Amino acid sequence: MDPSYLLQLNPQQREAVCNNDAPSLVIAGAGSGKTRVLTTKIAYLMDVVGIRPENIMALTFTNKAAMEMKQRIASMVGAQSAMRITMGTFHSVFARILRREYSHIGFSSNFTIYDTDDSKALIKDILKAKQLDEKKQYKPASVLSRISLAKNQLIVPEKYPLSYAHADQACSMGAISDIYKEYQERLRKANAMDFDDLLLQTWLLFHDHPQVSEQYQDFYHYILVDEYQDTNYAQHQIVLQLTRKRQNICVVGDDAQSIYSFRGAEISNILHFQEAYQGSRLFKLEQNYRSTQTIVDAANSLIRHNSNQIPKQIFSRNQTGCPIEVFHTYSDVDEASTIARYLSNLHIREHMPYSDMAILYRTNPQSRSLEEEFRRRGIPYRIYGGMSFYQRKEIKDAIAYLRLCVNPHDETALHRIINYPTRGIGNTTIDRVWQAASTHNVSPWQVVEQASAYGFSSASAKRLTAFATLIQTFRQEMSEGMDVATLMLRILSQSGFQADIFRGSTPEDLTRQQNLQELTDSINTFVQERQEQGLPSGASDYLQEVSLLTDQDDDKTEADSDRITLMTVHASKGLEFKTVCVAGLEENLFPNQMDADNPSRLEEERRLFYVAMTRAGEHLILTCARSRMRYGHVEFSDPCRFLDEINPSYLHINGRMGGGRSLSPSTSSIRRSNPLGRTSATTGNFSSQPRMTASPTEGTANRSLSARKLTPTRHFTSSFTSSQPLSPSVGNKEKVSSIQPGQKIVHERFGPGIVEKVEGTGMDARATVSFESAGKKQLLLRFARFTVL
DNA sequence: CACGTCACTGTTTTT
DNA sequence: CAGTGACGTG
Repeated sequence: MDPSYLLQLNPQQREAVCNNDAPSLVIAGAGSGKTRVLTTKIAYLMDVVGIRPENIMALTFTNKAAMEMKQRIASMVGAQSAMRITMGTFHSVFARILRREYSHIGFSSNFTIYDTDDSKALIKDILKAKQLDEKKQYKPASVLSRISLAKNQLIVPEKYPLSYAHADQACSMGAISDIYKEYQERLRKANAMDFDDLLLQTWLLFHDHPQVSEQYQDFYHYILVDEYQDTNYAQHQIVLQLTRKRQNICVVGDDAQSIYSFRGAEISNILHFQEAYQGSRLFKLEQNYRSTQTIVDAANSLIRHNSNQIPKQIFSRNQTGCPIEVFHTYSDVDEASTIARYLSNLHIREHMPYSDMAILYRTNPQSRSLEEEFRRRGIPYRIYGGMSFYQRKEIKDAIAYLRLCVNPHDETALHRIINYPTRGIGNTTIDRVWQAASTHNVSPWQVVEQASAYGFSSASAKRLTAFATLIQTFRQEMSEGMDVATLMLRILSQSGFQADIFRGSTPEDLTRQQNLQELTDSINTFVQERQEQGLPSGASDYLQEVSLLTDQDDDKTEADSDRITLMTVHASKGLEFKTVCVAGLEENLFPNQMDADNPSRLEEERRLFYVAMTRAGEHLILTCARSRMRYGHVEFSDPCRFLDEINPSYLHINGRMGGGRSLSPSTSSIRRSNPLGRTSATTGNFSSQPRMTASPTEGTANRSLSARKLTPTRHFTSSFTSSQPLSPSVGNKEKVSSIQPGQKIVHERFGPGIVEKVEGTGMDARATVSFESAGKKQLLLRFARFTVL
C-alpha cells in the first residue's frame, strides 16, 4: 500500500515523512536529503493521509528553492495536483494573501512592492525633508536596517519608542522613531509596501481580524516550512497564527547552517521550536550522502566548538576520501596561483570537469585576484552573484513607468522618471512638487496632475501637465486591456526612453541596449505564456510576478559551459560541488573582524565555515594568505582560528611558513592525492618580504575563454520594434481546426508533447497538452506557438 | 544640464 | 583600489 517513493528513503527519513500526527521538527544535516524528505512528505500527505493539495501550504526562502520543490513534487504527484498547492516564498505567498484581503488593511489590491533601493530612496527623501544629516548620522542604509529590524519584531511605529528609543539615543539616532512613522505614512500614501511589510501586514491582518485568521487556519490543513533556521520573529509568529487551530506543521532546517542572523534570522526559532509547539516530535536526518567521511568528520570536529546547537551525529557511509588540503601562502596573488594550479591539475590529470569545482570566499572583493589569475591562465570561470538584472538603472527606469501606470501614487517610481528622459523638469520643480504634496497632504502624482492649481509657474506647470498626460494616456490604454508587452513598447517609444538609450554606441551603451532588449524579450515571453494559458497579461499582472523575483532564479546559468564557480559562502548554501576550495582563511577576514570578539557572532562565522566545508563532495582545499590587498593597502594576517579547530588528523598541511600558528612541523610527505604532486611552491622566509610567485610558465593565456559576461555580442540597432509579433500567429487558424487528442506537437518553449484534450471551438479553443519535460499545460490555441507533427 | 573633480567609505544578502 | 555621491564650472 505504501507508495513506492517511500522505498527510496532511509529509516530516519521515512520516520520524518510518515509521522504526521504531531508538530514535527526535522533537523536535516548538510547533504542529508532534506528536499527529498520535504517533497516526499507532501506527496505522502496527499496520497496516504488524504489531504487535498489546495489545503497544503509550503513555505521557502528563495524562489529557487520554491521552484525546485514545485518541480520535484510535480514529478511525484503530477503537475495538476502540484499546481494546487500553495507553495512559494514567505513573501510571495503572503503578498498573494494581502492582495486578496486588501480591504481589511487599507491598501488597494494593486499595491506596489518596494525593493531595498526604493525604500532607501524614500528614506533619503524623508531625511532631506527633516533636514537630518544623511551622510554620517543617519545613513539611509542603517536607518532602513533599524526600521527593518523593528518590523521583523512586529513593532509598529506607535510602539517603537517604547522598545528602541533608548538604544537609538545611545547611538545618537534619536530621530529614527519619527522617521519610521513618516516612512510608514508615506508608504501607505503611495499604496506601497516594502519587503518587511509583507510580513508585518500579514501578521497585523491575522491579529486584527480574527475571523480572517480563522478562515485561513481552517483552509490550510498542513503547513511546511523549509530552512526554518532562517526564519525571523515575524515569520515565526505568522506561522504560529496559521497553525493555531490544527497544529499541523512540519519545519525542516539545520541549526548548524543558520548564517543569516545579520538580516534578522533567529536561530532560537528552531532551537526552541519544541517549546512553541507542545507535544512536538523531533526527527534527525544524520546520514550525509554528499561528502566523504573525512569531510564530514572534519566538519563535525569544527562545529563541535559551538555550544548553542541541537545535538546530532552527522555521519557518512561514503568513502573515506583524501585528506583536506591546507595551503599556507604568502599573498592573495600567491593564493590564487596555488588554487589555479591545483584545480587545473585536477582537471587535466583526473579529468574532473571545471563545473564540478567551486571556490568560496567570505567577501566579494576576494574574487578579484582569483579572476586575474584565471584569466591569465585561460581557466574558464564564472562569478555567481553580483548585480541583479532587475537592479540595473535602465531596467528599473523602464519598470518604473509600468509601476506608475499601475499605481500613480507610487512616489518612488514617479521620482525616478519624472525627468527621465530629460523633459525640462529640473530639481527645483521636483522639490516643489514634493513640498506641495506634503503641505496639502496629497501624493506627488496628484500635484503633477493638477500642477496649475498648486501655483507652479506656467512653464513648469505646462511641462508637468504634459508628463501627466503622457502617463494618463498609457493608463488609459492599459485599462482598455492592452497587454504589458505592447504597453512597454508604447512607453519606450512615446516617452523618448528608447531614443535616449539607443543614441550612443560605447560598450556601456550597447550593454544598456542589450539589457533593455532582454527586458522586452522577457516581457514578451511573459505575455505569450499567460495568454496561452488564458491568464491576464496586463502591466499589474506582470509587476506582481516580477517584483518578488530576482534573476538568481531564472538562471539556467549556462549549465552547458564547463567553468569553475566563484562565489561567497553565503551564496553557496544549498549547493554542492565535488571539489571545493575555501579561500582567505585568515583572522580579520574569516571570521570577519567585526564578529571575532562577540561570542554569538563568532559562532555564526563558525557555522558559515561549516557550510563552506560541507559543500564539498570529494576534495576540500583550504587556503590562507599571509598578506592581502585590501582597500588599496597590503594587510597582514594570521591564519584563521578555525583551521586550528579542525581535528588535524583530517588535514594535510602544505607550505612552510615562518611564524604561523597552524604550522605542521614537517611537510615532507608528498601525497599522491595532491594533484600538485608536490608541496606548495611557497618556500622561503616569510619575514623578509612577501614574494609574488605567479608562475608565467604555466598555462599560456587563452583569451577566448575570458568569462566576462557583460560584453555585448550582438548589436541592437533599431531591432526594437521588430521583436516578435505579439498578436496571434496568423498560421494558427488551420492548425487549430485540425488539432485533436493524441496528436504530437512541438511547442516553441515547452518542447514536444501530446495533446490530451481539446475543448471549445474557434477563438476559445483550448487544448490540454502533456509535455515531456514541462508537464501538463492548458493552452489557448489561438495564442500558442507550436507546430503539429 | 553635462561633465569633471574631490572626498569618502568600505561584510555577508533574500525578498 | 574602486565605486559613489556631492559640488562646482562651462
